[in-house]
Amino acid sequence: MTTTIKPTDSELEILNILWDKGPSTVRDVHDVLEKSKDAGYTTTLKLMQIMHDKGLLKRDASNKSHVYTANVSQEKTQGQLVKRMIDNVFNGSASQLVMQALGHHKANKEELEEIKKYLAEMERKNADS
Amino acid sequence: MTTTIKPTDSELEILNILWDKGPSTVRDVHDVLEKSKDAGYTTTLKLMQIMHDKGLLKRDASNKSHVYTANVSQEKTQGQLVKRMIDNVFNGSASQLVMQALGHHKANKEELEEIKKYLAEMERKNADS
DNA sequence: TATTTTCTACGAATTATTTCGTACACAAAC
DNA sequence: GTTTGTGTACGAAATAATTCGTAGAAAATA
Repeated sequence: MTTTIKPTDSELEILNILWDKGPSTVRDVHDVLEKSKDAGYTTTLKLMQIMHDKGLLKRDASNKSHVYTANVSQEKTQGQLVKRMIDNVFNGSASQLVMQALGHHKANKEELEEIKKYLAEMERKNADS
Repeated sequence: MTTTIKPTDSELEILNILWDKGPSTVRDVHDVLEKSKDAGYTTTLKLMQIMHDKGLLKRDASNKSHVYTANVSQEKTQGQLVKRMIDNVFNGSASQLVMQALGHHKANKEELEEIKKYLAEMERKNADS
């Protein structure tokens, strides 16, 4: 069984910070969060405690300031969220999602190149099988 | 100002049905929903009433059975959800989302073709400007 | 050592979502 | 005409997400 990851928006903000910075205290995370939204310190604390209860975060409580780490990988989380979006929003069609993504967010030249390379690679693999 | 559409998962299920079937009664929608989940009729009714209050649905109440229609377009809703995902999950990188989408959901040959055509079209437009 | 700061834990209020029971109107079937 | 079915409205319970105040422990500072 593959555990299903379904972070809320607030939780995702925290995960993003932890993926970016690595192991961090509540203070560390809160200082980053504070720049973009305003919430009290204990709010961030409570959120991270709940995420720990849910298994989204690990923590090292050996020091007074506990140190938290993401307990779900960015890749896997992104994958699950994308899969859910494809299923729930695009009726199972990945290409529909891709075109929406490309349509509204003009990727720059390098990004387009990267995508093309990726597609070519996929086709090669397709041909092999 | 562009109104922000943020349907919950349950609301999305209902929108999908309405986008698919067009104007429908609560009964119509509920009959479809029932196949995939089990919820009481009044639950569906309440949900659709709330969606109407929020402006997500329109309704014609001239008959005893009210007829509901989606009041947000599928395209626009998909666009907003994708944009939110790119911002919140992929740090603003559309191509990252695209590659996640392609990586985990092997699109079939026609889909790949479609995407390639789309990319070519985008590049042509890029060159123009 | 006394005071101030920093931290966790806990409880509780607030808001949103989801669910469903009950009441009542109206129409259809008997 | 009475019963049965189908519909809406409304209220309220259950759950989840978000927010924050306060208490008390521990550490840092004076």
